[in-house]
Amino acid sequence: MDTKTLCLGIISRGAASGYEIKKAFEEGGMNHIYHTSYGSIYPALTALTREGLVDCAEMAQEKRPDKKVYTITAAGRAALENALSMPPADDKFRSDFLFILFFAHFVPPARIAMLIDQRIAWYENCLADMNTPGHCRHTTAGETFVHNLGVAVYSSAADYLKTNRQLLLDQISHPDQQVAE
Amino acid sequence: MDTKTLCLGIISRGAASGYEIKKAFEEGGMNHIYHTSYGSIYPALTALTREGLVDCAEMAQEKRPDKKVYTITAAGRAALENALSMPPADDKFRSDFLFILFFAHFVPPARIAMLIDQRIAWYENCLADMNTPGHCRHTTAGETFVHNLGVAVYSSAADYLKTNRQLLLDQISHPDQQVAE
DNA sequence: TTTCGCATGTAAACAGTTACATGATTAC
DNA sequence: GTAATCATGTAACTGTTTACATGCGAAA
Repeated sequence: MDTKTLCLGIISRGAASGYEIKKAFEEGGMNHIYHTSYGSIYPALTALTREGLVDCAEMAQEKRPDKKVYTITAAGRAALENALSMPPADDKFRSDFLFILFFAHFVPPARIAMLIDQRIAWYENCLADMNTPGHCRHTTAGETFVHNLGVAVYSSAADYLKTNRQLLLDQISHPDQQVAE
Repeated sequence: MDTKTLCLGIISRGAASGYEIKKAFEEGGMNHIYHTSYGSIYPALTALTREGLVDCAEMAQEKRPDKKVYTITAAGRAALENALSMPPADDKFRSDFLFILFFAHFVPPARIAMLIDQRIAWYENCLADMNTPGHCRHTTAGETFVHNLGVAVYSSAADYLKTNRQLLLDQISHPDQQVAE
């Protein structure tokens, strides 16, 4: 999914500036699904405007820098629907955390314990945010569905880590002993 | 985690060629954690050899192309342990599938149904592979821990999709009706 | 007979992030 | 005072993927 389509998706939910689009990928309901940086967003918005898929309105603000607010056009909505109708690329996932755990026998047990604890805390923090009313609006059925899937997956990962943390630590601390199942 | 460290990790489990390293990221226990392509692996192996972190042995084979088998050196193991001791970068995740579901109201319900069904089938196929004895060895506690975390997460995602599939389809098919909770 | 698996490698193309440039206001 | 938030944008750098180049043997 290219950055232009990602921006088009956010703008389809309501007029937004480049800055607000970035926030949507960090805080809003799109968090954890995709992310981008200003270096991708601003050029994408310029291209979308040039192609007539969004309209750009310059807004002067008091006590704040000016902003450019983008609105989706009919052609933009058609382009978004078209992009959404293409076969999705495979999910892309890469995790240093899991890579390190994979080689837990090369790492001091205290560090493994710390990494797992940090990860559990991270999940619990995310889950708390996701339950905060007003975290995001969940206006559509799709948003709610994706949000709840995220909650289910993060909860199960956190549960697994809590349940199996000590087992792993015992195994790497006493490599010669058989650990009962 | 750079490609050199990824290769070093794989080679630490036993001598391997570039071709076999690629397979480890597609089929072995490292599957779903990280992936790379030949275009990254071969230059990384050249660099690791130059830096003395691996040894390279050229093996002539019958009825097969020659291969270069890489073995980790003491310096290589130290470099791996050092890389493993650095704070892990955040997980990177991006999903076209979830992006499309997020905008389910712009997509024909039949397509949403198909995408969810395909995803459930994909998870079930992965879970079946992961349960196949000999899929990978799980020689270490870390490998088993990561493997079982994967099973837990994929199972919960598949369960969620199965349980909530129809609810989402009802909501996007009858957008004006309130759906009871 | 065509595709798949084995096997290595390079170059070009593409995507993405980081750092820089600029600057006012507000909260701690 | 210092950090964070608001706000846009470019350029350089880094990393990754894809396509190309080559070719045998085995299975479908």
